[in-house]
Amino acid sequence: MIDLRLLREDPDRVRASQRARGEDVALVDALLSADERRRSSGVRFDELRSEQKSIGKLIPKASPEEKAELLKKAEQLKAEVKAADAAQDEAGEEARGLLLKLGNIVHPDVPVGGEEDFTVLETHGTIRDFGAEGFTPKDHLELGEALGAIDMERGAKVSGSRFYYLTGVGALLELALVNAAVAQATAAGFTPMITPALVRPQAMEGTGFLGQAAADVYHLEQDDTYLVGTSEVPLAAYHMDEIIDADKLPLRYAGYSSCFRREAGTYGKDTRGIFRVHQFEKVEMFSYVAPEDAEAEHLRLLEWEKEWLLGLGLPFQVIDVASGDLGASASRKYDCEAWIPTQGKYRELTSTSNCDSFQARRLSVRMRDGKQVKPLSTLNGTLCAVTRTIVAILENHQQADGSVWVPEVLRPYLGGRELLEPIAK
RNA sequence: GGAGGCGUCGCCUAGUCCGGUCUAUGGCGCCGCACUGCUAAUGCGGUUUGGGUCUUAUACAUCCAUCGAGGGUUCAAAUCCCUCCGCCUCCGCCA
Repeated sequence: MIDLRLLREDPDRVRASQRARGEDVALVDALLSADERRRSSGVRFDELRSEQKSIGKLIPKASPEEKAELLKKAEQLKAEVKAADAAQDEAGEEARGLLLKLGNIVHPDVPVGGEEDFTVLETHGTIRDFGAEGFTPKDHLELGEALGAIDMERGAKVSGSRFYYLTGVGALLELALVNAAVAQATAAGFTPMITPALVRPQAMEGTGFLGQAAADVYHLEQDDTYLVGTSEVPLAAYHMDEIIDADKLPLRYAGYSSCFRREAGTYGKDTRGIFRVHQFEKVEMFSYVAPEDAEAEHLRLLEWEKEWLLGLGLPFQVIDVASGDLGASASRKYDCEAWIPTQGKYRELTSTSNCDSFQARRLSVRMRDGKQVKPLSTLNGTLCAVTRTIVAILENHQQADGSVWVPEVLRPYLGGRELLEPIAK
């Protein structure tokens, strides 16, 4: 959630941000009014409660006739206190409900617009000219099937569409990617974490995934728990309701978990292969930092993502995601998009968001800076989303004979193999 | 899944049976001040978090809430009742 003080002092800034996101601006005024009602009924409650307490203190010592008088007065007050309390709660809940609907304040440098209005910041690597090499590239599924690495048909048979089996070298490739990613993160000072895949509503809501993204989240009715779409959720909620000493920051975690996404509303989109699936493994970086360090940390996360993709030898571009395409929690987001030869375009492989204190406020994660207690900032960034990375590796590193070149960083985890080769059927 | 125990403002802890004197006790730690060649020791004061009021002020003062969370009973709840959450012990089942 955003800072209510900012909203009171500079509502126009919040309105502008809301507009840039393409969200309802009227929400801001409804929230201001609910907040004011909460405040005024709170003042009333405090007064009544104070009076009630002072009467209550007199009762045990009072003479019988005084006592009767006091009790009569107290009984009246009881109802008034209850009413004021209810009014305060009601306005408070209304304000909170509205506040939770409000997205984070968009960073002023973010390009305004929808999905297509991103800015390209950097381009890395060389896109191969397969024509000049004398063959037409195959897509990742055709390659993966020939390598005995991917089995979509049985994935669908057993679990439905958008499910898959990774088999043989496919399974090994996943493990190699995870190991290499965790190794890179650990070397950079991250604490490796294996996190729960099921979380309570509080954690899900606190990270901002029950708003606009709610339809994309699996919910287990029977236990009222959610399957996480990213380990960002358990990592952000890890320090929920805690106050962290300033000298402990930054805290950096590299979470490894399965990720579950319903992919609602993506029918007909990326239906072939493992580019868009309901379940995949991901190594995610997550940082808790002091607010003044958030922007620098955001760039650091981006650097680690670039280091990873450069190590895999993938051509990619870095984009500054447009305001309308930010998640609710992000004030700014950089995506690294790898070139996918058979699609002829760059597609998202990693994504890093600066959430400022948006998640920290919702989850009540604060820092102690001298005498002051204040919300800190949280940031997240993908290091390796396995399935998409496999897609990019297979397609970019394929050879004319259908074999696939293995980037050096992965070789130690693949028994030194330099090439994945098709298997006889 | 069954039985029992527990949860107090950093940590430990008193208080809960029997509601008001709890404005939550004491110790440890921490912060400030004083004293002291240094250190140590000692003394005094302070030390949960959130929301208000006052204010130029994140200072001072003050009010309200907060004893795992929520609800109830009552003039009044750490204390009584209900629900939930978490932890511990034992039994059952199990990778």
